[in-house]
Amino acid sequence: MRYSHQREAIQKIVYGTNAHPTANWIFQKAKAIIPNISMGTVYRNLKQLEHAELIKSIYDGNIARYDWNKEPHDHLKCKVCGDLIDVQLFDDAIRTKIKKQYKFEADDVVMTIIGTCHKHK
Amino acid sequence: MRYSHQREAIQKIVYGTNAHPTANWIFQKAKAIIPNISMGTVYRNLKQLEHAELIKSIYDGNIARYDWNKEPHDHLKCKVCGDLIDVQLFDDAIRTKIKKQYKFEADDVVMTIIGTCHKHK
DNA sequence: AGTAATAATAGGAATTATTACTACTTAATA
DNA sequence: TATTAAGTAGTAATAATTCCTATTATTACT
Repeated sequence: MRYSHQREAIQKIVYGTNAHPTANWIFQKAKAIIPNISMGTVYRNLKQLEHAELIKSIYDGNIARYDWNKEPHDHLKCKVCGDLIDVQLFDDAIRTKIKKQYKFEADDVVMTIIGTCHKHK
Repeated sequence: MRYSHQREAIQKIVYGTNAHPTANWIFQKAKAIIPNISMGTVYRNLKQLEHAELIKSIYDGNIARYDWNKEPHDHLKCKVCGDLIDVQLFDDAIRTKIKKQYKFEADDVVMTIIGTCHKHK
């Protein structure tokens, strides 16, 4: 994977937020740096960055979001405002146990708790 | 919600499989019963059935799947063939505990274990 | 430094999943 | 059985994502 100005900008944008941004959000931010960047470039690079394990993708409903946090962690999803909040629910020992419990070669455990966050009541 | 032939057929199709079907899969099956049924009808009824708590939707990557199994349960997702397999990972006591653990009004806990199923090795 | 090879890009078209619109149909019920 | 409002088919619209192609830029090699 050779260097590109566009990929560097995209990576910095993802690394600079905790908001689990969508491709379109990243595209809008990227345009401020590279005005004629295209959506295809954003998607292609997000895929490459994910393949290189520099970012992770999260499927939130039917939209992809991107996360720089590669540590195993879970998300609280607020059904009112749609925010995703990082949480560390289990320690790794329990995760490892879950993976071993099934005759299934497990790579990853994805967990989301859906509810209402503190901003609404 | 008043009766319709279309909705009854759609509900039976979802209840008749363990394959966590997509809207399109359901549409194909429904056409065998009602040849000129339309996709809009499938989506509208899936949404109504979900609202009436007769089925549940699962977001698998960026596609919606539907499940008749309304009991709290989790899924093993095979990254090779894409199959979703039902599993009962935790008992309800642990689920309830997880919900209480956060200053977050939790409604549901969604968990997916991603890996490779027994069919591939 | 100059050039060849090819990865990466912009821009737009194509695809896929889903929703919205509208004139017609049908179930419920008075 | 006539009324009425929910439901439908068919199609257009939208949103997210992928694909295509001619051009540009990075890297490797003189």
